[in-house]
Amino acid sequence: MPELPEVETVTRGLNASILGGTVFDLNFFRDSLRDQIPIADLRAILLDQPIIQILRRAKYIVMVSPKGAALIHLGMTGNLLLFPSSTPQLPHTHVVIGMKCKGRKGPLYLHFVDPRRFGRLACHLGTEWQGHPLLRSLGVEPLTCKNLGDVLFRCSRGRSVAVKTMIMDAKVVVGVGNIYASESLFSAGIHPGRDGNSLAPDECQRLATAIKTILRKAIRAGGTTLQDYRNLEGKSGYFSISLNVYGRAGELCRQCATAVVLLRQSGRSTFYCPLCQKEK
DNA sequence: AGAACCACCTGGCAGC
DNA sequence: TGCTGCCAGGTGGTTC
Repeated sequence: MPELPEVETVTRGLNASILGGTVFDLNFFRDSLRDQIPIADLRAILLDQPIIQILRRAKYIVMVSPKGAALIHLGMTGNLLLFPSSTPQLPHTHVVIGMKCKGRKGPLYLHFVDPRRFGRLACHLGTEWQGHPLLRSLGVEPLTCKNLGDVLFRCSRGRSVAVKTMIMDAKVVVGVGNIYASESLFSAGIHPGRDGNSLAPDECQRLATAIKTILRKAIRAGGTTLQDYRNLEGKSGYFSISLNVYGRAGELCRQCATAVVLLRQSGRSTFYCPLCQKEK
């Protein structure tokens, strides 16, 4: 399930709990997820090394050691959970990373759990992990980009793709998944089926503001919970109660009481209010 | 070149 | 109760 707020929440949790810890144990229960797991390289990067930095780039969690970086993507159903035991506690536990952390008596074990196995483990030997093929062609970070509205305007010129599909394109802006795409467009009052090319500069600015606001709100709430997402302690997020359109087809718009509509776009469900988000 | 489509996988749920 | 079919948060590669 994770979109940017969920990954950000997990990353912050990891920073608070295991940053500075040393990996002493690495167990793989399978050799592939979405693709092959680079087991030997991950061992070389992590084993007996301290974790000196943990950060998020797009929806990847980057765990940096002096030898390189591990990239963790949670896919649709992935979770990272901390337990005091190395024994898998949940079905579909694929990797367990054992760590000794300063100021803590017993070791901590980070469990990577992912029922659908759309997640991904990759790595980069050496310090230049930003150049990893999975990261180097990514678009801007929505939370820190100073001119997201300009970026959206520039990227939408000459494109006939629907604006909803465009803001979910990680080459344009990262971290906006299916839920927050619908929510951002509702907040900006823009119809999700509009051609990117038809957006005026002020609409792009409105959309940029909406994306930032909604992602920040979701992070404050600890991420959205539909079914699978849990933070490191296994707790759900609390944002789902404040969703305005996502998953509410047929229910009444909270602003104008018109029925929320479900639209299929590029094989994904889009939810919008036909009155608040007019087609132009 | 850009847009649409498909594949990867399991689990939950609606409908029969 | 139990089976079948459909749907789901992502995204890289293929096809059109």
